[in-house]
Amino acid sequence: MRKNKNLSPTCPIRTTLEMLGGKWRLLIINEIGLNSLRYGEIKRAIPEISEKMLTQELKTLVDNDLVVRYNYGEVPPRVDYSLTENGKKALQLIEPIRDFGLQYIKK
Amino acid sequence: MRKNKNLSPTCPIRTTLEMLGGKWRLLIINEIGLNSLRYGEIKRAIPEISEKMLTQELKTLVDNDLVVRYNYGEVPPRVDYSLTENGKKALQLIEPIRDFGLQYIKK
DNA sequence: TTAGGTACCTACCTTTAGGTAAGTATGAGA
DNA sequence: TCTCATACTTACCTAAAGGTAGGTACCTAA
Repeated sequence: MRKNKNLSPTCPIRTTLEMLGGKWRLLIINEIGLNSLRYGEIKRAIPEISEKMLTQELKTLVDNDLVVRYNYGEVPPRVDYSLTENGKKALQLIEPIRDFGLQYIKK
Repeated sequence: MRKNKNLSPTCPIRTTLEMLGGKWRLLIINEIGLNSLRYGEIKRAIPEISEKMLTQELKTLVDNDLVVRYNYGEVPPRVDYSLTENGKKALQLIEPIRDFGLQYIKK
């Protein structure tokens, strides 16, 4: 039962890591939360992220159905980002992930 | 309250990502579980991992106090790996992480 | 001798992730 | 005109992650 279950094409742990791994994705999901945020709002909430990385990661999150992008079609551009149902489920992961980090730091 | 909290030197989400991120760490922690496993046992449980990566990741997990390594000092080498208290807390993260992956795949 | 076992180490390489800097297009205001 | 705002795009680069292949040292068995 233990064998070959982790890296089968549908290994769920790996799936999650691929969806949520990397330096910025969880932080972006955390900032959007249950709101609908402008690109610039996200950027100001995470000051250390570059525009290039934010754009790239938002696109990936959209492609992977964790975030939805709504373009108002205005000039200057006005675009909103909010979480999908999958994104909201990922949001629920963040609290235990943060809790682990908090207790680890406390040592 | 939302500002600058994510990437402060003690940002707990980033802490967790640094401890548990990467291709192999959660899988290794998952395989060790509540047991004490030999190097080769872990390797056979995760057939796709190379010896180099397994050695490297186990060392990192040990350095970061998630795994403890017990060397019996025998020849041929006999070494056991088991989870620390921190490692067991990380183990508890795996179920929700797997559940997210499972429900994501089902879409 | 070879082959198997144990748990690594090292050199070198490829791939991936992330970064910096410059740029785009439009509108409004000074 | 320049400057600010909006949300990107592109080129090029560095750093990090991960991989392959060869090796170490010792033991036992064939």
